[in-house]
Amino acid sequence: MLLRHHDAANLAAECARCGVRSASVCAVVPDEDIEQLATYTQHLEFEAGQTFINQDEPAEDFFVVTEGHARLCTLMPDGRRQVTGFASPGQFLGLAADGNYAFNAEALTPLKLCRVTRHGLKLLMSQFPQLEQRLLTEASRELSVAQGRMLLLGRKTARERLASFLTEHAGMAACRDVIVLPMTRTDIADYLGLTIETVSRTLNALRRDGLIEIDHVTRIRLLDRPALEDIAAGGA
Amino acid sequence: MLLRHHDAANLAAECARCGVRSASVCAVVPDEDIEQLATYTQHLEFEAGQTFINQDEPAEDFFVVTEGHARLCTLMPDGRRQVTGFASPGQFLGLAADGNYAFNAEALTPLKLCRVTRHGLKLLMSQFPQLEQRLLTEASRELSVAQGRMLLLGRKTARERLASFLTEHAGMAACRDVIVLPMTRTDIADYLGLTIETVSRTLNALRRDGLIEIDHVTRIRLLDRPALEDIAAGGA
DNA sequence: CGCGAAATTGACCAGACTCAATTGTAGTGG
DNA sequence: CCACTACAATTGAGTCTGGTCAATTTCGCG
Repeated sequence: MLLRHHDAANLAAECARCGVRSASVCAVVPDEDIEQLATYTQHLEFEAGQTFINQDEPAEDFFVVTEGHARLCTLMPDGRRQVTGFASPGQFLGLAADGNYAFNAEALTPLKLCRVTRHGLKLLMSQFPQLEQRLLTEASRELSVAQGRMLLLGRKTARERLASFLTEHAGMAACRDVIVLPMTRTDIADYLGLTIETVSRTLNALRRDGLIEIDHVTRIRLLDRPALEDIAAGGA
Repeated sequence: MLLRHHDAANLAAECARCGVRSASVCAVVPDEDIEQLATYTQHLEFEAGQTFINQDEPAEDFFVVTEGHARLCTLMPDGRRQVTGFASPGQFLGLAADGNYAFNAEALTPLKLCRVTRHGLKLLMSQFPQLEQRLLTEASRELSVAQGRMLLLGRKTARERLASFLTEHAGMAACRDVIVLPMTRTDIADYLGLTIETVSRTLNALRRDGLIEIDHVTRIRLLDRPALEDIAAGGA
């Protein structure tokens, strides 16, 4: 019971992040409701490489990443792949689904998820109106991001794509200029609409130009963030 | 007053399309609320070519297309352009905005819109919970579409992009195989991440292959829809 | 150390872009 | 009705970015 209580609080807090502290959620949710919610809720763990959402399968569930990173991608019959995004803790998955899932989702690192059935999500939303609001905000943000990615995929050069990728992963904060990539070159290539060879070559070109340093295959240090941001934006 | 009533009903029906008939909406909305709503609501008209949403400007309003077609695009400082979508009657605009608009919106044909302020939208949503639901559904659908476009922009060949574009515009229905494009070759090129020359050449290649017929620059007849759909999907 | 997978590097190729010339299409005014 | 203009679209020739294919090299791990 306490565990269930914790589960529901977790869900409401971690799934929703709708501005309500988990404590206050606990206070607000009657015990019988929590029991009801718990039946729709489940915590899952996956190893790196495992697929937990399959493209074209009926979209039954909704997920929230609680730990680790995942990769979302769409596939073409001949194997061509487009990584549409990477999911980190706190992100929602399955929203884009309308009938069937439109993408594959695979664990990039050991992954922990919270799963909610569609029905459970509806229940949650009716109980926490802020959740629906939060989801709408989240979806809007995702749409903005998607537009930026269309610009990247449709109009940017390889150099600009890599610069965009690096600055994006360095985050907005000026704090840390060393980024550790949890994904392979293949993932990066499929994310940027390039080949692994081009990613490798372009990364080395940026290194030769003194813009980055490649400590390790997965560890990159940004030496001149402003210049990279300028390249990313398409500045001459 | 009657006009206002009509405006609000129009808004609730046309903006929301949330499963509630406008008649019943009229019945449900008290007159004082309608007056309140009307202050947040406005009908606008634009001529072809006019811009009504400017990238990077504060996102004050939310729009619904009621008549005509619009073009959404993002720009790079040097003028490179990516058309992220075309909006037709019934579509929402401005959802993707989070603080500032992330795109430009321009009338492609004479255009009629319904404008709602952000505050008015909040008010509407609190009065019609179905509206928020409807917006979330819409956003989810848009996200799915966006993923498909990322695949197109990142991984498809020019031929596949054109085939995708044509079948997409022919709609799902098997009814009509003649499509009339309300946009220029430049718009198509910027939508597909190609140049106008490549669009023109590829279109003629499809014509030579007996897959389409180009009655007029803007009027295209699909002669072999299944084949086009196969190409669009990347079938060998 | 040694194996297999991932990443890098090089040589070559091709699909799409660029630049330029030509043709076609609306729209305008004589 | 027909030039005439301005712009959109097509067509052609040549180039270049990024892809393909193949050979090493490096990394991760038992």
